[in-house]
Amino acid sequence: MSTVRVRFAPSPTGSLHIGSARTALFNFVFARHQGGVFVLRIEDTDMKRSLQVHEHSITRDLHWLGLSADEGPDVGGAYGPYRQSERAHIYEEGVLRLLAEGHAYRCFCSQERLDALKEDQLARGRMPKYDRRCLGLTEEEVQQRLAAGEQATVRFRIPQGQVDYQDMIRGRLSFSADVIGDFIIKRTDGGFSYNYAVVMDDMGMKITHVIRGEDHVTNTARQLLLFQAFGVEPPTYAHHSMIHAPDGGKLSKRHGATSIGEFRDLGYLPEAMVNYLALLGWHPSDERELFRLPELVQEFTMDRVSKSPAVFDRDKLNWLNGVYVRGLTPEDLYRRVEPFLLEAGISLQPVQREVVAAAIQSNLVTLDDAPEYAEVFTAEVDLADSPHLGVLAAPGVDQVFELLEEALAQFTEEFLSVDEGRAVMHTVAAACKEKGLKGKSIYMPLRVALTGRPVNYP
RNA sequence: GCCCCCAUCGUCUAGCGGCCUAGGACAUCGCCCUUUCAAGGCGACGGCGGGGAUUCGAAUUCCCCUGGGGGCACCA
Repeated sequence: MSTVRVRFAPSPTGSLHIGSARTALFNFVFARHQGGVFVLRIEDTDMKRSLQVHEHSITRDLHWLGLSADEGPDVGGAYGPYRQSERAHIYEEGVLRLLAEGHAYRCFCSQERLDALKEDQLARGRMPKYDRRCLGLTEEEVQQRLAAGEQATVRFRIPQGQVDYQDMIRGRLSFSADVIGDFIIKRTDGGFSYNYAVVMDDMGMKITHVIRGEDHVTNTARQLLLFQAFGVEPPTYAHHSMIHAPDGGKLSKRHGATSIGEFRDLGYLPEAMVNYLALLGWHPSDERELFRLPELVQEFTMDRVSKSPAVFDRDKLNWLNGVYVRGLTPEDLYRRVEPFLLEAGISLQPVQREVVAAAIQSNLVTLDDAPEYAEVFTAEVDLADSPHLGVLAAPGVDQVFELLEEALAQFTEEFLSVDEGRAVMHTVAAACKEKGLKGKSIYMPLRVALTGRPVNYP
């Protein structure tokens, strides 16, 4: 059996959307599960909308999620180039061959005529479809018009019959070929169309499994026909469902963050994103819910991917993020939270870092919540004299400082035992209550300052 | 308009003819723990879109309806 080769093929017209990220994830874990290869291909045939910056951000986001490609524009590989814009010569050869074998033909119809045709068909309740006016052109006529400098496209000639295939997720799917019009494979500007380029690439890159969104199911028929024309065995297809917004529609900015980059900036952990995305439309064979990439690779099978669309649920993502945040060591937590703290103008002393991180850990949903909770540990008050408060200086502590000093007079060690600390804390906390201080600003800092332990009952 | 797909708690889902008085998770609510806020523990609420058919038996199979989604480009 040949090795499994899958590809993730985004077009660099924007940043990595969560829907695409899920597609990439499914491809990645499916391939890894089979010991296969994960290829990244950049579909930039639309020069007008494709941008380098987007390609870079997509690559960066994939890397952040842990879905780095085995072959791709950055890492190379034996089946490159991996950008469609660099594969024109390959596409050209294919077009010539289809033309020579009668699977394709030149079309001189103007945009105006095509628009009118479509409008008319729609008005008559018919499916828009090219009427093959140029199919009957003689070779002489074609050459003559070409020589005269007339603009032409190349259309793929759709054969008669049925297109059937077995989808790994959806089962048997079939289309009648006559609902498909002779689509353009080469444009007048010399560019090549998506459906055509995809087939040339999947063929050339020896792709064995195409895992993509449901929005491509009808494209599959066209692509299958192209494979047939080339006499090449097509890959196996798997079309997963789409991600919907809570209102049932398409997920858009209106519903909040939609791209991986945005979630990263909001303080979500890649582990949580990966886990959440995996659970959207896929489920394990038992009732576990927590999966990191390696476990996913081990567990993932296509037969457990859902056919129906899934609504993106921020609450569940939040819960997962909290789970992963709580699983971090204080050291790791601090490292990941530091940028958010600095961004908010909070800089902690080295001695404070881990203990503060541990103290606020269970409060965090996202890393971005850190400043709100760490704030109480950053008062501008000089308590350096006290061995107990050397670590922390909270605004609340400031207000009960005298009382605290008194209570602490008998102790000399840096941190008190938990019981001693609790006793002092309760005395001081009672005073705080009298003064109407918010518990939030006093209890945690106090506990941490006195005992060096953020948890309630260690 | 035409073609294709989908349909279990609010949400993600388990279920592949009897194990289902439909299981889990998130969210919500309650209790416990706790002189803060969380986290955690325990519990509650809550669902097979409708109609036929097959069968001794249907959430599970078939058909129709309804609803939702996708596609029908010189975009990808």
